[in-house]
Amino acid sequence: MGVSERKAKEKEELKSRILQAAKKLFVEKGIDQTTIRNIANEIEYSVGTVYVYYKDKNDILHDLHSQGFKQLGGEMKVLFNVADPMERLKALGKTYLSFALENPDMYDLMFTLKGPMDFLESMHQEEWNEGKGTFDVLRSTVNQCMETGHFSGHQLEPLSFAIWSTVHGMASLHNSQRVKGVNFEDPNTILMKAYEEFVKIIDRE
Amino acid sequence: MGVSERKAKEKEELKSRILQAAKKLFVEKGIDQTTIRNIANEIEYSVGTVYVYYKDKNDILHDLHSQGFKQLGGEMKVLFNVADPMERLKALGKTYLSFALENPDMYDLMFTLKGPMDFLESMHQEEWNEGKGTFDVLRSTVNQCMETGHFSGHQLEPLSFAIWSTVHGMASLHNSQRVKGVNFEDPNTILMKAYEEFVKIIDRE
DNA sequence: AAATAAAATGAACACTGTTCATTTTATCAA
DNA sequence: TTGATAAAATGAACAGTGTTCATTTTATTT
Repeated sequence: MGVSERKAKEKEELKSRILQAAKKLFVEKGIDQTTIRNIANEIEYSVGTVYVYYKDKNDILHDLHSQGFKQLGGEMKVLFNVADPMERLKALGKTYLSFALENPDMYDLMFTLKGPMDFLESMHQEEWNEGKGTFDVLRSTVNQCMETGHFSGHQLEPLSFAIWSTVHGMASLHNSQRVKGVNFEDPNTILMKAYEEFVKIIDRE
Repeated sequence: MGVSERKAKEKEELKSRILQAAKKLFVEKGIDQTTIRNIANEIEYSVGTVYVYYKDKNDILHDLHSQGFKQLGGEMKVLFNVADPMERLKALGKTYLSFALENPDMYDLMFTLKGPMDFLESMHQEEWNEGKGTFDVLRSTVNQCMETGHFSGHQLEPLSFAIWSTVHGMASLHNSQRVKGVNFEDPNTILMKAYEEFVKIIDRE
């Protein structure tokens, strides 16, 4: 049946248009300044149509959050070429931080806002596959670092978590406007300098 | 004049009652589930009255954020007794992290939510004194660590920022439900283990 | 061309933060 | 005590939000 296939494709396409409109408006005027009516208006459909394709606003937030993880995952995959695990670890951190600074709204959606997580819960889906997948990349890299003699005396899981926390903390403080309140240098500069201090420390491990 | 003094005191008192009602409701049912009408109801006044004492909701959020910093500041002051700066630094981190885990809503208000910062901006008050004061405690401690031979080859400001980021990152990931999505241990346990890894690392510095 | 299924609609609902003309209460002077 | 004045409290009204769902429009099949 060619008709139902075409219909499925059209549905997928309109859903994707809704998502891209949402992303555009989020970046343009912020997530909580973007309403369902705005999104509907952007694609020239009615409010009701948005609810045909998405359960609720959190559904949209979660879908966009997943898209963000695909992008970040793609940028991280490039670094699989880096043979030395320690070099790869440092590069991963830099990539992660750059992603956060360049896509603050997306980063918020992926790692701070409740919306996407509330959606998972409402679907009785307890697994956060996107987060787990990304953390796996970090953990396996740290594991290889340990296998090549680094981080001796450390525990893999908590250490990986501490490293994640460090870069996430930088991104998060920057994103929530807490950096500029404390230091009057350009926030991006102080952030990158802080990352350099982090690199100095783990370079000795 | 005794009358105007008494009036000023009464005003101060009612304002404080509004704040405490807000805090109670925030903890009970979450910040964005708490409405001005809820708060007014809690103290048995009308909505309008709340707006006599607070400019808007962000004003309340900011006031509560300041109260949180007073509490955290108090808990940190206790550690001034610890003579060795390195020991003090580690204790500061633990106190900071414990505060975040025990007062998640307050921590959110202090270090994540836009509300309090938006209020400052709306008041044309560019300085974030609460954050600066707290960061000063960390920086001066790190400075003393460096003066006693630790962290050689590091820069004070970015290093302090990196340390802040590490503990904030732990608190933030926990607070936004991202820890339990990735690791099925008790989130508090993995968090404390991660902090121990952090301690191991800076103990070598 | 009629019957059926699928998709899109937008008015309506219950809620939000916020305003401000009006009412109530307290203070002070005659 | 009374009337004038100032201060404080009020809540209806406004413009906005996310969400629902009976109704209408469009497309497909018979």
